[in-house]
Amino acid sequence: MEKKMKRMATMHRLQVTGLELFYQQGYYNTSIDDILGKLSLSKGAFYYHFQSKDDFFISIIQNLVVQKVYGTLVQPIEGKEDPFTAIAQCFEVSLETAEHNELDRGFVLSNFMAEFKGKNPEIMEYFKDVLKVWEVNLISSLQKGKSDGYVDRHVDSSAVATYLISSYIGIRALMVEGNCRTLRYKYMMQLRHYFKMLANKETA
Amino acid sequence: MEKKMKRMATMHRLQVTGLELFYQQGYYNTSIDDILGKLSLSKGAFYYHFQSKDDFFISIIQNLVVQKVYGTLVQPIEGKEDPFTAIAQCFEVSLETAEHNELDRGFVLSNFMAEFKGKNPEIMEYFKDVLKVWEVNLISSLQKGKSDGYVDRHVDSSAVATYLISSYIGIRALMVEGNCRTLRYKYMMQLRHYFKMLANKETA
DNA sequence: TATAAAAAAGACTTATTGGTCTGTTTACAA
DNA sequence: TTGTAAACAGACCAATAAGTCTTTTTTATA
Repeated sequence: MEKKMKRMATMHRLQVTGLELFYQQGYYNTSIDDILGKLSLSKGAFYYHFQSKDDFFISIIQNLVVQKVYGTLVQPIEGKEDPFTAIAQCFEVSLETAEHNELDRGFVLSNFMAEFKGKNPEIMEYFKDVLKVWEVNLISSLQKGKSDGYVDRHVDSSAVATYLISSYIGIRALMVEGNCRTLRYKYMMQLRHYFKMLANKETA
Repeated sequence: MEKKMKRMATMHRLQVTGLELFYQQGYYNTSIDDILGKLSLSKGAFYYHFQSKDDFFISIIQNLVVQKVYGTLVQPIEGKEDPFTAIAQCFEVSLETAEHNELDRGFVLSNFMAEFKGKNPEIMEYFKDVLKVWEVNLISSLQKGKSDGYVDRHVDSSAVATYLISSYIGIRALMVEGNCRTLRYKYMMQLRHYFKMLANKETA
């Protein structure tokens, strides 16, 4: 019993630190020794738990990245009545968090996707899946918003979702070059304008 | 005279192939030997012309990246009457080009910025400058659009520019995971809606 | 043509990488 | 307490990286 716990604990520590460094420095630019050094662990420990660096990274995606994206961008919107208010609020929180995080390097998914594209199609698939979950949830949130009278009937939910995801990925990328506060302000302002346009005018 | 020409020619070949590979595989994941191999050149040639890999890359930014961004995203808008039509047209062309380019890896600038952030502040500055040029041109184009009666007076040109840049960076990042045609279509649709909202209603 | 400088070749050095392998420690069960 | 397997340490290996250095080839000019 205790054994299994220890195994899990070490694996988890490795994964957390691994994601931290992969995110900050990039996957290919982070060595396994970098991670091990930070945890005072040895090669033996690493290869006892994981088959390879790639295998290790895939476990990180499945265990940490998925939950991170879901908890940040999906859950905060789920179940809310007005999708526009919910999405705007969710984005605002996320951008504020990034703004106050000195070590922010942009949106995890898009960074990794840029790094792995054309190099590791298998890993790319995992990222696509995570993106898809986000997209699907945005769409269904918007569709529900139509039924509930918040979203104009003529709105193309799928296209709006794409546009939202694009702009979010972009603003996160822009924010890594500093000036976060201003950027966030400008972005949120235009986002809310855009939403106002898509809102159901009859109810409003 | 001929000597100077040969020097320039070799340097240029190295830079073009360098940018190609750096863009496709990432800077840190591309070795100098990769570039030299593609050109059948040797280490001696490289270090005769450039002091270091970083120095080489900076010369690429100054000579190729700047012009690429300018030619793709600034020039096509400059001087046009209606900024919204011009920008939409410019984005559409750019996205179509990316779509038909099998080797597209997203927007050069944002990719590199993600890779260099926190690692090489000097190089980051160069990217910031290029972005700034783009932003400034977008803003002045929108401002001019106000005078010419295309853009609503109440529009915050600076915020719109930020929003445009964000969404463009994002859609380019999204398109690397495939499905480009649909993504472009959805994106352009929403972009034009957004523009319609910002247009001067009196003239229209 | 002779020659000196420019341009390029390519072997070499040093550092780092992912991964292997053997040996040691730790923790639990009998 | 002792045996056994899990957990980990760390030396080692082959491959690859950026950068150096000496040597050779080109090329322009006197």
